Amino acid sequence: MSGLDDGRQCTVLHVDMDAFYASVSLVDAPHLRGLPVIIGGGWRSVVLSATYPARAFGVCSGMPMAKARRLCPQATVLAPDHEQYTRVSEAVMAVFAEVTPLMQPVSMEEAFLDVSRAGRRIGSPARIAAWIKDTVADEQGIPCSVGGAQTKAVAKMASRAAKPDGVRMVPPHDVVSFLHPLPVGALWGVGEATETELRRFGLHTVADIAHLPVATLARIVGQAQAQRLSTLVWGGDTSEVVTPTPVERSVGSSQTFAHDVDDPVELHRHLLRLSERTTTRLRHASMMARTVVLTVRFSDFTTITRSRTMNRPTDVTRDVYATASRSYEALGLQRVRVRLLGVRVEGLSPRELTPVQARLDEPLRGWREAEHAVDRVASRFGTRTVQPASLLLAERRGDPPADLRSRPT
DNA sequence: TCTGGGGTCCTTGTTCGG
DNA sequence: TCTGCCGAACAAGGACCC
Repeated sequence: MSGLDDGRQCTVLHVDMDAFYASVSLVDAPHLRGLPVIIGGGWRSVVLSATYPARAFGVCSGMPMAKARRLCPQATVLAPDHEQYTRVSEAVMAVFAEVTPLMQPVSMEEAFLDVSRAGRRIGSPARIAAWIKDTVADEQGIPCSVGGAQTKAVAKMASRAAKPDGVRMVPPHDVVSFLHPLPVGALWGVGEATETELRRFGLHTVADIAHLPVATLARIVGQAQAQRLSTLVWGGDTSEVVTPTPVERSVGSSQTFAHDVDDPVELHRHLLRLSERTTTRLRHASMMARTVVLTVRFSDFTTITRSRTMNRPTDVTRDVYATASRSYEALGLQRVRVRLLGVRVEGLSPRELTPVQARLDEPLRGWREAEHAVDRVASRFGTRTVQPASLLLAERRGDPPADLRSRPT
């Protein structure tokens, strides 16, 4: 960092927990501290998080578990505990809120803070960063890294450079010297595919992009991405830290099967389950949706999506399932091996602002009312108390379901 | 070698109505 | 009636993030 006193103009802080899931899991397993630990699920899953000793063996999040185990066979593998992560995350966000009300959580484990008005109480941005680190470590026993700059994008990249367990302040006069030597992949929004493409054109560092005409860059990465990158490479970013009012644009659920499935009846049963999960969340959010997106991933990992827009918005499982089913049937698949199915709904609108138009072939009180009643039962007695009969029967007997489209669920 | 799940946003192509 | 143009909406896929 450029010194504790050199960060007064760094009014935006980005705080990022280090190996969040792994760090939280180690709070209850102190004997594993300093050892390689991997947080992950079953054999077909990927690494959710890994401690730094595990990362030293090449393990990183998003990596297939099988590969991670091969790279680091001595690592202890722990199952994720999402409830605990949520608890710790809320506590950490409360610490941030003590610093400033101008706080923008990005995910469970990171947030932007506008500290331009917090200086009088706590001190310079660098002091605030140190206070946050100490407080989070004292109260939750986990480390974090803090980046500071005048813009969110640079603060975000600074926190990445500070990892693990560090602070990095990048005042305005240091922005170019900080950014330009970095590899292009370090830029926020440049992932593996874009990095490969940029390198193919001989663009390896941020400086290479900075000195490229925007029009040339646009031919490589597209207009919108080119505009964003050409601003970013000079530290430009006009977005402000805003306390978000959550607006959901889509809700969905997908599942990778333990074994590839080729039985159409079983696949339809999964579609129903995914539709039900999706609409339950939709109803909890008091939203309606118009478009249903079906995702199918085959055994060779090729993935296709099919979307259909319905005549009227809905939050009813039966409607979403019927639409997803039609999309699936339209594929005309014959006994192909399916690895993953997903159902997602888009075109969301608040329920109270969405007129529900009754259909002529529908009773006055129909599926919507039944499913809302099921939601109320589930909230009192558990989510599996009431389920579509076909799913219950299949669960009990391992039977294939009846035709779900012609019978009440 | 084997690749999760839940999201957002962008690009490109197609369709449709004026 | 046919053709071309334009914009909006939709559809599909890709990339990215955590």
